[in-house]
Amino acid sequence: MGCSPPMKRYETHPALAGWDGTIRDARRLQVDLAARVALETPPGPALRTLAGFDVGFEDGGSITRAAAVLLDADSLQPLAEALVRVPTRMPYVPGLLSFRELPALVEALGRLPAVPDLAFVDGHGIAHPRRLGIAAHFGVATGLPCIGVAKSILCGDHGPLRDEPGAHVPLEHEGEQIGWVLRSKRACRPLVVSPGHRVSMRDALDRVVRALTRYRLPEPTRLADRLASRRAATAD
DNA sequence: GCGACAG
DNA sequence: ATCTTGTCGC
Repeated sequence: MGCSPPMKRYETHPALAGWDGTIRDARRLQVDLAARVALETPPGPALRTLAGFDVGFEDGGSITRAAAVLLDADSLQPLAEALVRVPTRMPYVPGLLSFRELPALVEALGRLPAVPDLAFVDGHGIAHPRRLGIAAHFGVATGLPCIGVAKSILCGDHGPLRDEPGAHVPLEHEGEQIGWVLRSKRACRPLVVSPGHRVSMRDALDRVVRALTRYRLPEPTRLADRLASRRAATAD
């Protein structure tokens, strides 16, 4: 027989519609959802709001904390924030991050006083083995334009990157560009930026660059990261 | 078979 | 991700 090891089934969630709870089906679903990712930026008026999303953990990982921060797109000043604490249901499995963190992120989105025009999600967009990182999954699940901002590469390769802030090179995988490696700050490890949903490759990079201030992370991501990790603002 | 592997 | 102080460099 070919199914001796009892396959584990994790608890599902509305945000993960179509998933039967198994690791194997999660990978199958990723391929299906990746086909629904839109890689064009729809025409429209200038963005008014942005939102940053990130997840952190408490109690050794038993509690998942999802943070969402809404900001004014021009001033980059925070307008509102939401924090959700829920029991962790699945372990971290490389390539399946969204099945662990997406439910909490969607809950946090629902607690913001307004829907953002563009979301910055901590993790990869299409810069993923099956082109469905958590930012792309978040985008397809919510329908919101979204960009993935990761702190390290999951897959793909790239050429040399200059140390000047703003320097960037394409991140490629299996013959296609899946994102950008961006030097957001001098002498700091570069960020990996990739389209999540309803944003073009070029606009994903431009939007992140425009949201940078004096730190390594773009403001939406930096504020969400701080809130999710229960760290306080540095005096300044 | 071996190494890699977002958060 | 998280456990954790000081320290080196831009």
